Amino acid sequence: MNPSRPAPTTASPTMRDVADHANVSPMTVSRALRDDPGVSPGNRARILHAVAALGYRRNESARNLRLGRSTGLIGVVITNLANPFYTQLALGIESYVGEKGLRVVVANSGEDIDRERQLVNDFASRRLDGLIAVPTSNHHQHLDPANLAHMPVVLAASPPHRITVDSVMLDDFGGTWEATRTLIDRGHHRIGFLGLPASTWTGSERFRGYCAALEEAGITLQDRYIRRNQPDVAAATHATHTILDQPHPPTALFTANNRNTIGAYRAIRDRNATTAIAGFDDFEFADLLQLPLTVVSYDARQLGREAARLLCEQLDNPTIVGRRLVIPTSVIEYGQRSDWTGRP
Amino acid sequence: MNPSRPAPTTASPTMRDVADHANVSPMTVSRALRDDPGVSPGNRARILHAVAALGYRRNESARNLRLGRSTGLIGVVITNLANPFYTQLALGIESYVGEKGLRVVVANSGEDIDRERQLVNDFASRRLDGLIAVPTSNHHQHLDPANLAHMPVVLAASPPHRITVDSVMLDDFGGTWEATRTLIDRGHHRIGFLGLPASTWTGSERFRGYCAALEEAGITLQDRYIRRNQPDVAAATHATHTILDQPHPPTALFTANNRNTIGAYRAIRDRNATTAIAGFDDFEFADLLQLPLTVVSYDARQLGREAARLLCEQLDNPTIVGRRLVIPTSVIEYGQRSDWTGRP
DNA sequence: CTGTTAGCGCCTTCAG
DNA sequence: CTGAAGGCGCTAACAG
Repeated sequence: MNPSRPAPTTASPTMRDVADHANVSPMTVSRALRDDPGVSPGNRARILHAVAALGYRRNESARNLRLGRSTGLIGVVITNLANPFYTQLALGIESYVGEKGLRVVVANSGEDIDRERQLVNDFASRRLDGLIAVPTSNHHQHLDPANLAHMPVVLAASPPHRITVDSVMLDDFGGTWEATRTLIDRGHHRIGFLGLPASTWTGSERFRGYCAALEEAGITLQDRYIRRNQPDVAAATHATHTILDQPHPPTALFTANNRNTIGAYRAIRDRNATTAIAGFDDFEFADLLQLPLTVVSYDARQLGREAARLLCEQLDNPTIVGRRLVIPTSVIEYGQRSDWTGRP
Repeated sequence: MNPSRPAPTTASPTMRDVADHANVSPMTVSRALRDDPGVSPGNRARILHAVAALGYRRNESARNLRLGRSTGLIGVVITNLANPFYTQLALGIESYVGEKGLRVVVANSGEDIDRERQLVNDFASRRLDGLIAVPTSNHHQHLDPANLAHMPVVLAASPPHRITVDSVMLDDFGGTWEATRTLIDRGHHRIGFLGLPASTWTGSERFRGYCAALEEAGITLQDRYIRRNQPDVAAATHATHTILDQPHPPTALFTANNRNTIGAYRAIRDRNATTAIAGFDDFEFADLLQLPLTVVSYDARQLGREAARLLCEQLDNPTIVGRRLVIPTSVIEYGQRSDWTGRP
């Protein structure tokens, strides 16, 4: 009639409220909600009724605290969610860990190392179960579990540098080599390169693949055909113009990611040029571009799933660490229907 | 020399460990970590030193539990993260709440109502501070805060149906009306429609805009020009073929989202047709498609930011609820450089 | 089958 | 300026 504790109005009801309502102890409620067999059918029914009446739901945070368990959350720090590659990566992670009841906290570093550092620290403080990160640079100290309350870490798209964690990457070297090779096989000798910062793994491996393919074909590297710091499509377009404005411009370009491919394509279209393109990353409109385009394709979602798998294995067994997985790439040639031949 | 509690090895150090290490009470550590002025400089220094030595970081979950605060996490449930529209939406949310120190838990419903229900329930149990959802259908009962432990909710891209929550949407009707109108102004009389399920707000509003524009121009609706259930690009391509295979096919199509636009474009390209397209959603390659294309454009990231703003206002003041915001749209015409005229 | 006790890691309150 | 007591919501471990 006159309960010692006021009925909850705006605040969330607690297990105690349910217990009071069902005239049992909080412990019995706890058991009932856990589907513990040791609860009498009568009590169980009254408890479930009270739960429904009060709109109660168990506070998982408190539960996890008590059980010493963690949050059931995986942190994902990526450089640019707007890039479809990372979107697919995130989707792969989300679908894999989602099947295990884990959820994903996504944050965008915007390729800012300070923000990346801040985000992973925040994730560690929040006691997320683990972290999958696409590092924005080759500076990885802040990604060391030793600096993150031993939170398990998996790197995606880049191997660890001076730290020991699992990682999943693409065959950046091989894919680039093979795609550059197709340009050479079509008769191109003057091949430009639109790349990523040399300080990143991806940037340096893809450049290495390009160099190796040229070297094997006995083609000398020409610095004036090479631009390596285009952060966005507009910069890539501009860089392409500066390359093609030169005397004896290249007849083909290798573009090191989808941003550069699209930028290069825009420039080539603008000038009505016939420069061929081979680029890393497939994308939705690659087959519609009305010119012969070779792309290095791979399963980005699979990359995410594999990263998630490694992380989940670490959650079960924290000792296994330092593995490296490589997701294979394949080369696809588009634009066969075009009038263009793709030959110089 | 012989502490009563063993030194932490694998388990995370706690405030007590820091206190022992610095020879103070846990309370002083708590104050120091909170930058409470009432701590002597000497103690503060020793505490910070101990924190560094132990690799300690405060357990935010426990802190939030004690403070009665919630998790500092915002749930985002969207239908398809692979669609750039939703990616931008998520980015807008992430950037807005990130400035307030909140993080985002992202989940993909895959347009599955059961999964959507399951996800929002999970989010409520995890005591997320709030939820932004793009509902997959017009069934919204499970999105009612009353059923979600009073978690604040904001709907994006759809108004609430039989529940009272804030929402942010696009001018679906107006944008479609205006774009369809441009087709009519160019002389098109036979205009097809590739739409979304009629059960969704977006699907029905965009169809309504199409109908209104035709009606005002005195054009009779032709069912045989209309397809309304293409879940992906392939289905849209197929639907376009079935429309264009008919005698007296339409000379133009309105496509109700980017999936349909792309599918229609592929079909039109495949058959070397000259059908004009106007579509909802701008996309990256819209200007490169080599045919006159009219798109309904809008700031998807802004939509996310506004949704986040409404949610954050609710966190401060839970009483304000039921607001509706509309993000304006604008019509952009691409393809001016093409040989095509865009006229029938 | 059910209740009591105690404590997860932290912080508010109140004494020193 | 510092510490002790108590409890946020929940649940192991132990009584009954």
